[in-house]
Amino acid sequence: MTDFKKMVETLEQTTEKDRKLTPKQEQILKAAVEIFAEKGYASSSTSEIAARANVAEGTIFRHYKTKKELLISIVTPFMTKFTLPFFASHFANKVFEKPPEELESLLRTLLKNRFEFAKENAPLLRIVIQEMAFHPELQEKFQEVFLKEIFPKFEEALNQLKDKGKLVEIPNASIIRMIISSVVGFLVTRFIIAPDLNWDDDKEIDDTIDFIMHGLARK
Amino acid sequence: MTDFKKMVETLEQTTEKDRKLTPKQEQILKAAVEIFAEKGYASSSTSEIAARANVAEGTIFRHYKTKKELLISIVTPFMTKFTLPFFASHFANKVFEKPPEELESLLRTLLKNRFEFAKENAPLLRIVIQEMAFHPELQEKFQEVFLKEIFPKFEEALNQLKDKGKLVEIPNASIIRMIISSVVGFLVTRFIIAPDLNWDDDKEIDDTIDFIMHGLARK
DNA sequence: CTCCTAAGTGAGTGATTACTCACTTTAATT
DNA sequence: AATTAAAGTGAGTAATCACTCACTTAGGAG
Repeated sequence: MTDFKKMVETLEQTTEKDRKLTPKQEQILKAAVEIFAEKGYASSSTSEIAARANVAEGTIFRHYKTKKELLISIVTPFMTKFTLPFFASHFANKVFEKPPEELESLLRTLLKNRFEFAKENAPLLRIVIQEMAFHPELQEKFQEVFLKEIFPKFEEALNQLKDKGKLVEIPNASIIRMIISSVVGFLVTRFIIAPDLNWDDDKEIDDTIDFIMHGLARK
Repeated sequence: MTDFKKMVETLEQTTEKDRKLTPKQEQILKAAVEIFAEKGYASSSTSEIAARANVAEGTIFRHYKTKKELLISIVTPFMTKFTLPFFASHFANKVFEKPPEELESLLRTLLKNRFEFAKENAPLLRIVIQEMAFHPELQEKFQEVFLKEIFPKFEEALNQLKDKGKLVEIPNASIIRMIISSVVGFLVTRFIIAPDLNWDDDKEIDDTIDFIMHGLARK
């Protein structure tokens, strides 16, 4: 296998473990995602997961040494997949190196794209947000993927915008916090707090981006 | 007891249960808050709480029928206290009925005020945010206090601002979501995600309010 | 067909859980 | 000093937990 292929597979998490899944293993993952999302990791029992997956409890531990390993093997692929677009070089170039007039439309595209992903994986989003607080392993993965990779790129782009006088002069960390608060606040409301409301998703996304852009524009 | 006094006490949660607390009972509450905040409700054991409180395990169940009742008796007073300023008539009048030029400074005052309260009760804030997802009882309390009381007042004020052409013409629910996302996003970052950073709290509050006001101003 | 290994099983295990209860201690009242 | 009720106790309990292990089944290679 070439180094390149290896790298891509590492990113996409399609190495052995994820690619060749036994049917029963898929049932286990599906059941675990459902139950973890419903009652939280700590309140979920392996016996209940086994029951919902139509599998013997021992089968779970054949594939995952511990209950926590099951959680991690569910959450970390989601986290890396969710942040993949940020690493795609053509995307990164567009967002972070093109003139700032395009930032708005690109943020819009990005949010729409990641919104669809969140929509298709709402239970996983829920699990990540709920369990992050309690599991240092997940926090580390988050730091690796976000603080060390995405955050610096973001910051560079913000500095450029500031130089051009297009951005408020407040600390980058604050700006990033405001953007993420707005986006996550929308996603959490949309998929966790009130998923059953009649949402006009496209409009909400547009309004959210407008809010962010005007909130951060130089006055 | 007069009806008025009764009412105030109901609001302030200083009825028997909360006022005349045994020393041991206070130790239990303190220990429970600490441990719930550290490891989450589901992963906290009553034996550990008893141990940290220097109390026999039976003592906990003398005062609280179940573990969940202990959680509720911790969380609901916090929620009502946190939202109390919104009910204080002089405050409500100021925020919701005065001309909109004052909205900004009043929001600033309010946020600074609630920020101090959150600062003093950071572990409780953490518990509420973490456990809300899993306990319908807490969600109901939240709806009672927020959706039925604060939300309508907020909406009325927003409508007035819209009539005067001071506010973007997007749905009130979206506006409220954006405001709350920004505020909660700040509080969560400040007290849960990165409490150990060197925070310039006053500046962050000012910047956050600026962000909200500019984000929501009519263009 | 014969191996062989991985997948799957489910009864069993020790630890831990929330909660009970018969009992003792404390403190205020008569 | 006697009485009483609430506060406090900790050994005990049934249920549940994550996890183990000896075993069976399945399927591909030689």
